[in-house]
Amino acid sequence: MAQKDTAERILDAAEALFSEKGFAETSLRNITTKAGVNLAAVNYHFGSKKSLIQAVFARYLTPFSNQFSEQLDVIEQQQNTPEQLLKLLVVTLTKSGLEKPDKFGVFMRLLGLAYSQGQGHLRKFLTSEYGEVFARYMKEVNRITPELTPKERFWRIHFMLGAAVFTMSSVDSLVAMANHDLGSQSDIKEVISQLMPFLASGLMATDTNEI
Amino acid sequence: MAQKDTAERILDAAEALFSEKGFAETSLRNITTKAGVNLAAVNYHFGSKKSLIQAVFARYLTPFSNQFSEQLDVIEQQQNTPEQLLKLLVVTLTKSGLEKPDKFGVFMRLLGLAYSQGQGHLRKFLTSEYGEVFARYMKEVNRITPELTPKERFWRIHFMLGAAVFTMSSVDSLVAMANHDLGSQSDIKEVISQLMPFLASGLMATDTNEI
DNA sequence: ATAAAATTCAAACATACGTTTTAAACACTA
DNA sequence: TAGTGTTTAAAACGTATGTTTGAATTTTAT
Repeated sequence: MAQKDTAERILDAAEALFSEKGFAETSLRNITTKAGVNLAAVNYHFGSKKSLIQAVFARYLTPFSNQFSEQLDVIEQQQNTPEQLLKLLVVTLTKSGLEKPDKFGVFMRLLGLAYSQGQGHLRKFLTSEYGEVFARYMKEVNRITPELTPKERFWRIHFMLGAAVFTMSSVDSLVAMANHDLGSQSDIKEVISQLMPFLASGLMATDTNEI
Repeated sequence: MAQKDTAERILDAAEALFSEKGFAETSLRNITTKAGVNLAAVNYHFGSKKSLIQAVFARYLTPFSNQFSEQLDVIEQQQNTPEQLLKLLVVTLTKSGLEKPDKFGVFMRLLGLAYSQGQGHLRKFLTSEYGEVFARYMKEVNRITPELTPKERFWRIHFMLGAAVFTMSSVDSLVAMANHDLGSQSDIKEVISQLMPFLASGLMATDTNEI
Protein backbone atom coordinates (compact mmCIF):
# COMPACT_ATOMS: atom_id res chain seq x y z
CA MET A 1 0.00 0.00 0.00
CA ALA A 2 1.10 3.50 -0.75
CA GLN A 3 2.52 5.69 1.94
CA LYS A 4 -0.62 7.60 2.63
CA ASP A 5 1.10 10.69 3.93
CA THR A 6 2.74 11.86 0.74
CA ALA A 7 -0.35 12.11 -1.44
CA GLU A 8 -2.33 13.69 1.35
CA ARG A 9 0.35 16.22 2.17
CA ILE A 10 0.47 17.14 -1.49
CA LEU A 11 -3.30 17.67 -1.49
CA ASP A 12 -3.11 19.81 1.63
CA ALA A 13 -0.35 21.97 0.24
CA ALA A 14 -1.92 22.23 -3.20
CA GLU A 15 -5.29 23.19 -1.80
CA ALA A 16 -3.82 25.96 0.31
CA LEU A 17 -1.62 27.33 -2.45
CA PHE A 18 -4.27 27.08 -5.15
CA SER A 19 -6.76 28.99 -3.05
CA GLU A 20 -4.18 31.69 -2.34
CA LYS A 21 -2.65 32.19 -5.73
CA GLY A 22 -4.69 30.32 -8.32
CA PHE A 23 -3.78 27.34 -10.42
CA ALA A 24 -1.38 28.75 -12.96
CA GLU A 25 0.45 30.85 -10.39
CA THR A 26 1.12 27.85 -8.20
CA SER A 27 3.99 25.67 -9.38
CA LEU A 28 4.61 22.06 -8.54
CA ARG A 29 7.80 23.22 -6.89
CA ASN A 30 5.77 25.49 -4.62
CA ILE A 31 3.52 22.60 -3.73
CA THR A 32 6.16 19.95 -3.16
CA THR A 33 8.32 22.31 -1.15
CA LYS A 34 5.42 23.25 1.11
CA ALA A 35 4.41 19.60 1.41
CA GLY A 36 7.98 18.56 2.17
CA VAL A 37 8.05 15.93 -0.54
CA ASN A 38 10.04 15.38 -3.68
CA LEU A 39 9.16 17.27 -6.82
CA ALA A 40 8.48 14.09 -8.78
CA ALA A 41 5.95 12.88 -6.22
CA VAL A 42 3.10 14.84 -7.80
CA ASN A 43 3.54 13.21 -11.16
CA TYR A 44 3.97 9.84 -9.53
CA HIS A 45 0.87 9.97 -7.34
CA PHE A 46 -1.46 12.02 -9.50
CA GLY A 47 -0.04 11.74 -12.99
CA SER A 48 -0.10 15.42 -13.83
CA LYS A 49 -0.86 18.84 -12.47
CA LYS A 50 -4.32 18.79 -14.03
CA SER A 51 -5.21 15.56 -12.27
CA LEU A 52 -3.95 17.02 -9.02
CA ILE A 53 -6.29 19.98 -9.43
CA GLN A 54 -9.21 17.63 -9.98
CA ALA A 55 -8.19 15.56 -6.97
CA VAL A 56 -8.19 18.66 -4.77
CA PHE A 57 -11.80 19.32 -5.74
CA ALA A 58 -12.83 15.70 -5.48
CA ARG A 59 -11.62 15.47 -1.91
CA TYR A 60 -14.23 18.05 -0.92
CA LEU A 61 -16.95 17.49 -3.45
CA THR A 62 -17.32 13.73 -3.39
CA PRO A 63 -18.20 13.54 0.32
CA PHE A 64 -20.34 16.63 -0.03
CA SER A 65 -22.16 15.32 -3.06
CA ASN A 66 -22.95 12.01 -1.37
CA GLN A 67 -24.22 13.65 1.78
CA PHE A 68 -26.15 16.23 -0.18
CA SER A 69 -27.79 13.53 -2.23
CA GLU A 70 -29.02 11.84 0.94
CA GLN A 71 -30.46 15.09 2.21
CA LEU A 72 -32.21 15.62 -1.09
CA ASP A 73 -34.02 12.31 -0.63
CA VAL A 74 -35.65 13.86 2.43
CA ILE A 75 -36.18 17.33 1.08
CA GLU A 76 -37.83 16.08 -2.08
CA GLN A 77 -40.71 14.64 -0.11
CA GLN A 78 -41.76 17.74 1.79
CA GLN A 79 -42.69 21.35 1.25
CA ASN A 80 -39.80 23.77 1.76
CA THR A 81 -39.11 27.46 2.08
CA PRO A 82 -36.30 29.28 0.29
CA GLU A 83 -34.53 29.65 3.60
CA GLN A 84 -34.74 25.93 4.18
CA LEU A 85 -33.23 25.12 0.81
CA LEU A 86 -30.40 27.55 1.37
CA LYS A 87 -29.86 26.21 4.84
CA LEU A 88 -29.63 22.69 3.49
CA LEU A 89 -26.71 23.72 1.33
CA VAL A 90 -24.86 25.45 4.12
CA VAL A 91 -25.48 22.72 6.66
CA THR A 92 -24.39 19.96 4.31
CA LEU A 93 -21.28 21.90 3.36
CA THR A 94 -20.29 22.27 6.99
CA LYS A 95 -20.77 18.54 7.58
CA SER A 96 -18.65 17.07 4.81
CA GLY A 97 -15.02 17.80 5.50
CA LEU A 98 -15.69 21.50 5.95
CA GLU A 99 -16.34 21.56 9.66
CA LYS A 100 -13.68 24.16 10.28
CA PRO A 101 -14.75 27.65 9.23
CA ASP A 102 -11.42 28.39 7.59
CA LYS A 103 -11.75 25.33 5.37
CA PHE A 104 -15.07 26.72 4.22
CA GLY A 105 -13.43 29.85 2.88
CA VAL A 106 -10.75 27.83 1.16
CA PHE A 107 -13.33 25.68 -0.55
CA MET A 108 -15.36 28.63 -1.77
CA ARG A 109 -12.25 30.24 -3.12
CA LEU A 110 -11.48 27.08 -5.04
CA LEU A 111 -15.00 27.06 -6.36
CA GLY A 112 -14.60 30.62 -7.53
CA LEU A 113 -11.37 29.71 -9.26
CA ALA A 114 -13.11 26.83 -10.98
CA TYR A 115 -15.30 29.42 -12.64
CA SER A 116 -12.89 32.26 -13.25
CA GLN A 117 -9.85 30.18 -14.12
CA GLY A 118 -11.84 27.21 -15.34
CA GLN A 119 -9.43 25.36 -17.53
CA GLY A 120 -11.87 23.31 -19.49
CA HIS A 121 -10.76 20.04 -18.03
CA LEU A 122 -12.03 21.18 -14.64
CA ARG A 123 -15.46 22.17 -15.87
CA LYS A 124 -15.87 18.86 -17.64
CA PHE A 125 -14.71 16.99 -14.59
CA LEU A 126 -17.06 18.82 -12.24
CA THR A 127 -20.18 18.66 -14.37
CA SER A 128 -19.69 15.03 -15.33
CA GLU A 129 -19.00 14.12 -11.73
CA TYR A 130 -21.46 16.23 -9.79
CA GLY A 131 -23.92 17.59 -12.34
CA GLU A 132 -26.68 15.17 -11.51
CA VAL A 133 -26.95 16.14 -7.84
CA PHE A 134 -27.00 19.79 -8.82
CA ALA A 135 -29.89 19.13 -11.20
CA ARG A 136 -31.88 17.52 -8.41
CA TYR A 137 -31.37 20.57 -6.23
CA MET A 138 -32.49 22.84 -9.02
CA LYS A 139 -35.71 20.89 -9.29
CA GLU A 140 -36.46 21.78 -5.68
CA VAL A 141 -35.76 25.42 -6.38
CA ASN A 142 -38.26 25.27 -9.20
CA ARG A 143 -40.88 23.89 -6.86
CA ILE A 144 -40.64 26.74 -4.36
CA THR A 145 -40.61 29.51 -6.97
CA PRO A 146 -43.61 28.73 -9.17
CA GLU A 147 -44.30 32.44 -9.69
CA LEU A 148 -40.96 32.99 -11.43
CA THR A 149 -40.48 32.59 -15.13
CA PRO A 150 -37.79 30.06 -16.10
CA LYS A 151 -35.70 32.97 -17.24
CA GLU A 152 -35.99 34.82 -13.95
CA ARG A 153 -35.21 31.68 -12.04
CA PHE A 154 -32.18 30.93 -14.17
CA TRP A 155 -30.64 34.32 -13.67
CA ARG A 156 -31.44 34.68 -10.02
CA ILE A 157 -29.80 31.35 -9.27
CA HIS A 158 -26.65 32.61 -10.91
CA PHE A 159 -26.86 35.94 -9.12
CA MET A 160 -27.08 34.04 -5.86
CA LEU A 161 -24.20 31.80 -6.80
CA GLY A 162 -22.16 34.84 -7.67
CA ALA A 163 -22.87 36.64 -4.43
CA ALA A 164 -21.94 33.56 -2.43
CA VAL A 165 -18.84 32.51 -4.33
CA PHE A 166 -17.46 35.99 -4.77
CA THR A 167 -17.93 36.98 -1.16
CA MET A 168 -16.75 33.74 0.32
CA SER A 169 -13.76 33.67 -1.95
CA SER A 170 -12.37 36.71 -0.22
CA VAL A 171 -14.04 36.11 3.09
CA ASP A 172 -10.83 36.35 5.08
CA SER A 173 -9.79 39.73 3.79
CA LEU A 174 -13.38 40.97 3.79
CA VAL A 175 -13.85 39.97 7.41
CA ALA A 176 -10.61 41.70 8.25
CA MET A 177 -11.78 44.78 6.38
CA ALA A 178 -15.13 44.74 8.13
CA ASN A 179 -13.55 44.36 11.54
CA HIS A 180 -11.17 47.20 10.82
CA ASP A 181 -13.60 49.62 9.22
CA LEU A 182 -16.53 48.94 11.48
CA GLY A 183 -14.66 48.16 14.66
CA SER A 184 -16.76 45.04 14.89
CA GLN A 185 -15.94 41.43 15.53
CA SER A 186 -17.26 39.32 12.67
CA ASP A 187 -16.54 35.81 11.53
CA ILE A 188 -17.52 33.61 8.64
CA LYS A 189 -20.57 32.25 10.40
CA GLU A 190 -21.96 35.72 10.75
CA VAL A 191 -21.29 36.42 7.10
CA ILE A 192 -23.29 33.38 6.15
CA SER A 193 -26.15 34.51 8.37
CA GLN A 194 -26.03 37.85 6.59
CA LEU A 195 -25.90 36.20 3.22
CA MET A 196 -28.92 33.95 3.61
CA PRO A 197 -31.61 36.63 3.92
CA PHE A 198 -29.95 38.58 1.14
CA LEU A 199 -30.12 35.59 -1.19
CA ALA A 200 -33.63 34.64 -0.16
CA SER A 201 -34.86 38.17 -0.70
CA GLY A 202 -33.19 38.40 -4.07
CA LEU A 203 -34.57 35.08 -5.18
CA MET A 204 -38.12 35.98 -4.24
CA ALA A 205 -38.01 39.60 -5.45
CA THR A 206 -41.26 40.69 -7.06
CA ASP A 207 -39.90 43.83 -8.66
CA THR A 208 -40.24 44.03 -12.42
CA ASN A 209 -38.37 47.24 -13.10
CA GLU A 210 -36.71 47.79 -16.44
CA ILE A 211 -33.54 49.81 -16.70
CA MET B 1 5.74 61.12 -31.24
CA ALA B 2 5.15 57.45 -30.82
CA GLN B 3 3.23 55.50 -33.40
CA LYS B 4 -0.06 55.58 -31.58
CA ASP B 5 -1.29 52.40 -33.11
CA THR B 6 1.16 50.06 -31.48
CA ALA B 7 0.36 50.83 -27.85
CA GLU B 8 -3.34 50.82 -28.58
CA ARG B 9 -3.25 47.56 -30.44
CA ILE B 10 -1.34 46.03 -27.57
CA LEU B 11 -4.03 47.22 -25.16
CA ASP B 12 -6.78 45.81 -27.36
CA ALA B 13 -5.10 42.45 -27.66
CA ALA B 14 -4.15 42.30 -23.99
CA GLU B 15 -7.64 43.22 -22.85
CA ALA B 16 -9.21 40.50 -24.96
CA LEU B 17 -6.73 37.82 -23.96
CA PHE B 18 -6.70 38.73 -20.28
CA SER B 19 -10.46 38.56 -20.09
CA GLU B 20 -10.44 35.17 -21.79
CA LYS B 21 -7.60 33.43 -20.04
CA GLY B 22 -6.52 35.52 -17.09
CA PHE B 23 -3.29 37.39 -16.48
CA ALA B 24 -0.81 34.64 -15.76
CA GLU B 25 -2.10 32.41 -18.53
CA THR B 26 -1.64 35.13 -21.12
CA SER B 27 1.92 35.52 -22.32
CA LEU B 28 3.45 38.58 -23.88
CA ARG B 29 4.00 36.48 -26.98
CA ASN B 30 0.26 35.78 -27.13
CA ILE B 31 -0.44 39.47 -26.86
CA THR B 32 2.11 40.75 -29.33
CA THR B 33 1.24 38.08 -31.87
CA LYS B 34 -2.45 38.94 -31.69
CA ALA B 35 -1.64 42.63 -31.86
CA GLY B 36 0.69 42.11 -34.79
CA VAL B 37 3.57 43.94 -33.14
CA ASN B 38 7.03 43.00 -32.04
CA LEU B 39 7.54 41.15 -28.79
CA ALA B 40 9.70 43.87 -27.32
CA ALA B 41 7.03 46.50 -27.92
CA VAL B 42 5.26 45.76 -24.65
CA ASN B 43 8.34 46.41 -22.59
CA TYR B 44 9.16 49.44 -24.66
CA HIS B 45 5.76 51.10 -24.40
CA PHE B 46 4.62 49.95 -20.97
CA GLY B 47 7.77 48.92 -19.19
CA SER B 48 6.59 45.57 -17.92
CA LYS B 49 3.73 43.13 -18.00
CA LYS B 50 2.47 44.45 -14.67
CA SER B 51 2.27 47.97 -15.97
CA LEU B 52 0.44 46.73 -19.04
CA ILE B 53 -2.18 45.10 -16.82
CA GLN B 54 -2.68 48.37 -14.98
CA ALA B 55 -2.91 50.26 -18.25
CA VAL B 56 -5.66 47.95 -19.48
CA PHE B 57 -7.72 48.82 -16.41
CA ALA B 58 -6.90 52.50 -16.56
CA ARG B 59 -8.17 52.80 -20.10
CA TYR B 60 -11.65 51.89 -18.87
CA LEU B 61 -11.62 53.17 -15.36
CA THR B 62 -10.19 56.63 -15.78
CA PRO B 63 -12.92 57.85 -18.16
CA PHE B 64 -15.51 56.05 -16.09
CA SER B 65 -14.24 57.48 -12.84
CA ASN B 66 -14.28 61.01 -14.20
CA GLN B 67 -17.78 60.73 -15.61
CA PHE B 68 -19.03 58.98 -12.50
CA SER B 69 -17.61 61.72 -10.35
CA GLU B 70 -19.57 64.30 -12.32
CA GLN B 71 -22.75 62.34 -11.92
CA LEU B 72 -22.13 62.07 -8.20
CA ASP B 73 -22.11 65.85 -7.98
CA VAL B 74 -25.72 65.74 -9.11
CA ILE B 75 -26.83 62.70 -7.17
CA GLU B 76 -25.42 64.01 -3.93
CA GLN B 77 -27.87 66.90 -3.94
CA GLN B 78 -31.07 64.98 -4.27
CA GLN B 79 -33.00 62.17 -2.70
CA ASN B 80 -32.54 58.85 -4.45
CA THR B 81 -33.96 55.35 -4.52
CA PRO B 82 -31.87 52.18 -4.55
CA GLU B 83 -32.89 51.63 -8.14
CA GLN B 84 -31.68 55.09 -9.08
CA LEU B 85 -28.30 54.52 -7.52
CA LEU B 86 -27.91 51.23 -9.30
CA LYS B 87 -29.04 52.76 -12.54
CA LEU B 88 -26.46 55.49 -12.19
CA LEU B 89 -23.74 52.89 -12.13
CA VAL B 90 -25.02 51.05 -15.16
CA VAL B 91 -25.71 54.16 -17.18
CA THR B 92 -22.31 55.67 -16.46
CA LEU B 93 -20.59 52.42 -17.31
CA THR B 94 -22.31 52.28 -20.66
CA LYS B 95 -21.28 55.87 -21.40
CA SER B 96 -17.55 55.71 -20.80
CA GLY B 97 -15.99 53.53 -23.45
CA LEU B 98 -18.36 50.69 -22.77
CA GLU B 99 -21.06 51.58 -25.22
CA LYS B 100 -20.90 48.24 -26.93
CA PRO B 101 -22.54 45.47 -24.92
CA ASP B 102 -19.71 43.04 -25.58
CA LYS B 103 -17.20 45.48 -24.12
CA PHE B 104 -19.28 45.53 -20.99
CA GLY B 105 -18.83 41.82 -20.47
CA VAL B 106 -15.11 42.10 -21.09
CA PHE B 107 -14.78 44.84 -18.53
CA MET B 108 -16.70 42.95 -15.87
CA ARG B 109 -14.58 39.89 -16.48
CA LEU B 110 -11.48 41.98 -15.97
CA LEU B 111 -12.96 43.34 -12.77
CA GLY B 112 -13.59 39.83 -11.56
CA LEU B 113 -10.02 38.89 -12.35
CA ALA B 114 -8.82 41.89 -10.40
CA TYR B 115 -10.40 40.30 -7.36
CA SER B 116 -9.75 36.62 -7.92
CA GLN B 117 -6.29 36.95 -9.45
CA GLY B 118 -5.52 40.19 -7.70
CA GLN B 119 -1.76 40.37 -7.80
CA GLY B 120 -1.26 42.91 -5.10
CA HIS B 121 0.10 45.52 -7.44
CA LEU B 122 -3.32 45.72 -9.10
CA ARG B 123 -5.24 46.18 -5.87
CA LYS B 124 -2.91 48.94 -4.78
CA PHE B 125 -3.16 50.61 -8.14
CA LEU B 126 -6.95 50.48 -8.24
CA THR B 127 -7.61 51.66 -4.69
CA SER B 128 -5.06 54.44 -4.84
CA GLU B 129 -6.37 55.58 -8.20
CA TYR B 130 -10.12 55.19 -7.88
CA GLY B 131 -10.79 54.67 -4.17
CA GLU B 132 -11.99 58.18 -3.55
CA VAL B 133 -14.83 58.07 -6.06
CA PHE B 134 -15.93 54.74 -4.71
CA ALA B 135 -16.08 56.20 -1.22
CA ARG B 136 -18.35 58.98 -2.42
CA TYR B 137 -20.72 56.46 -3.93
CA MET B 138 -20.77 54.48 -0.72
CA LYS B 139 -21.83 57.61 1.14
CA GLU B 140 -24.92 57.79 -1.05
CA VAL B 141 -25.67 54.16 -0.38
CA ASN B 142 -25.52 54.94 3.33
CA ARG B 143 -28.04 57.72 2.89
CA ILE B 144 -30.68 55.54 1.27
CA THR B 145 -30.32 52.66 3.72
CA PRO B 146 -30.56 54.32 7.12
CA GLU B 147 -32.33 51.31 8.56
CA LEU B 148 -29.36 49.03 7.95
CA THR B 149 -26.58 48.55 10.43
CA PRO B 150 -23.12 49.37 9.10
CA LYS B 151 -22.35 45.69 9.17
CA GLU B 152 -25.40 44.77 7.13
CA ARG B 153 -24.65 47.50 4.65
CA PHE B 154 -21.05 46.43 4.30
CA TRP B 155 -21.88 42.84 3.54
CA ARG B 156 -24.82 43.50 1.29
CA ILE B 157 -22.71 45.79 -0.87
CA HIS B 158 -20.24 43.00 -1.34
CA PHE B 159 -22.96 40.49 -2.02
CA MET B 160 -24.25 42.81 -4.71
CA LEU B 161 -20.81 43.30 -6.14
CA GLY B 162 -20.33 39.55 -6.21
CA ALA B 163 -23.60 38.85 -7.96
CA ALA B 164 -22.82 41.48 -10.59
CA VAL B 165 -19.18 40.66 -11.21
CA PHE B 166 -19.60 36.92 -11.14
CA THR B 167 -22.56 36.89 -13.48
CA MET B 168 -21.25 39.45 -15.89
CA SER B 169 -17.87 37.76 -15.98
CA SER B 170 -19.42 34.76 -17.67
CA VAL B 171 -22.26 36.62 -19.29
CA ASP B 172 -21.52 35.30 -22.75
CA SER B 173 -21.57 31.64 -21.84
CA LEU B 174 -24.45 32.17 -19.42
CA VAL B 175 -26.54 33.89 -22.08
CA ALA B 176 -25.74 31.05 -24.45
CA MET B 177 -26.72 28.57 -21.77
CA ALA B 178 -29.95 30.41 -21.05
CA ASN B 179 -30.86 30.61 -24.70
CA HIS B 180 -30.16 26.93 -25.15
CA ASP B 181 -31.84 25.61 -22.02
CA LEU B 182 -34.83 27.93 -22.07
CA GLY B 183 -35.22 28.30 -25.79
CA SER B 184 -35.30 32.02 -25.19
CA GLN B 185 -33.52 34.93 -26.80
CA SER B 186 -31.67 36.89 -24.13
CA ASP B 187 -28.91 39.43 -24.29
CA ILE B 188 -26.76 41.31 -21.84
CA LYS B 189 -29.20 44.20 -21.54
CA GLU B 190 -31.89 41.86 -20.38
CA VAL B 191 -29.53 40.28 -17.88
CA ILE B 192 -28.87 43.70 -16.41
CA SER B 193 -32.58 44.38 -16.17
CA GLN B 194 -32.95 41.10 -14.33
CA LEU B 195 -30.03 41.91 -12.09
CA MET B 196 -31.20 45.32 -10.91
CA PRO B 197 -34.35 44.24 -9.04
CA PHE B 198 -32.45 41.30 -7.59
CA LEU B 199 -29.80 43.60 -6.20
CA ALA B 200 -32.26 46.19 -4.98
CA SER B 201 -34.34 43.57 -3.22
CA GLY B 202 -31.28 42.03 -1.60
CA LEU B 203 -30.00 45.39 -0.45
CA MET B 204 -33.29 46.35 1.16
CA ALA B 205 -34.10 42.93 2.62
CA THR B 206 -35.69 43.16 6.05
CA ASP B 207 -35.22 39.54 6.99
CA THR B 208 -33.20 38.88 10.10
CA ASN B 209 -33.02 35.08 10.02
CA GLU B 210 -30.15 33.29 11.67
CA ILE B 211 -28.85 30.05 10.24
C1' DA C 1 17.90 67.84 -46.42
C1' DT C 2 19.90 66.54 -42.47
C1' DA C 3 20.53 65.50 -37.68
C1' DA C 4 18.28 63.77 -33.73
C1' DA C 5 14.99 61.25 -31.49
C1' DA C 6 11.76 57.69 -31.25
C1' DT C 7 10.36 53.26 -32.56
C1' DT C 8 10.72 48.62 -34.49
C1' DC C 9 13.00 44.38 -35.10
C1' DA C 10 15.44 39.84 -34.64
C1' DA C 11 18.05 37.60 -31.55
C1' DA C 12 19.68 36.22 -27.31
C1' DC C 13 19.47 36.02 -22.14
C1' DA C 14 18.37 34.25 -17.78
C1' DT C 15 14.98 32.00 -15.35
C1' DA C 16 11.13 29.01 -14.18
C1' DC C 17 8.13 25.64 -15.44
C1' DG C 18 6.06 20.50 -15.98
C1' DT C 19 7.73 16.26 -16.86
C1' DT C 20 10.89 12.20 -17.34
C1' DT C 21 14.56 9.35 -16.08
C1' DT C 22 17.44 6.36 -13.41
C1' DA C 23 18.79 4.56 -9.25
C1' DA C 24 18.31 4.04 -4.39
C1' DA C 25 15.36 3.10 -0.32
C1' DC C 26 11.47 1.01 1.47
C1' DA C 27 7.65 -2.29 2.56
C1' DC C 28 5.64 -6.40 2.22
C1' DT C 29 5.13 -11.46 1.06
C1' DA C 30 6.68 -16.14 0.18
C1' DT D 1 15.69 -13.91 4.73
C1' DA D 2 15.37 -13.29 -0.11
C1' DG D 3 12.89 -11.23 -3.51
C1' DT D 4 9.39 -8.31 -5.59
C1' DG D 5 6.66 -4.41 -6.24
C1' DT D 6 6.09 0.29 -4.48
C1' DT D 7 7.65 4.69 -3.24
C1' DT D 8 11.17 8.33 -2.87
C1' DA D 9 15.19 10.82 -4.45
C1' DA D 10 18.34 13.78 -7.29
C1' DA D 11 19.27 15.24 -11.58
C1' DA D 12 18.48 16.41 -16.11
C1' DC D 13 15.39 17.40 -20.20
C1' DG D 14 12.84 20.24 -23.20
C1' DT D 15 9.96 24.08 -23.40
C1' DA D 16 8.03 28.59 -22.39
C1' DT D 17 8.26 32.73 -20.04
C1' DG D 18 9.54 38.04 -19.20
C1' DT D 19 13.10 40.91 -20.26
C1' DT D 20 17.22 43.07 -22.46
C1' DT D 21 20.21 44.17 -26.15
C1' DG D 22 22.01 46.59 -30.15
C1' DA D 23 21.42 47.44 -34.76
C1' DA D 24 18.05 48.89 -38.34
C1' DT D 25 14.40 51.74 -39.46
C1' DT D 26 11.05 55.29 -39.24
C1' DT D 27 9.43 59.62 -37.62
C1' DT D 28 10.12 64.32 -36.05
C1' DA D 29 12.13 68.74 -35.98
C1' DT D 30 15.56 72.04 -37.52
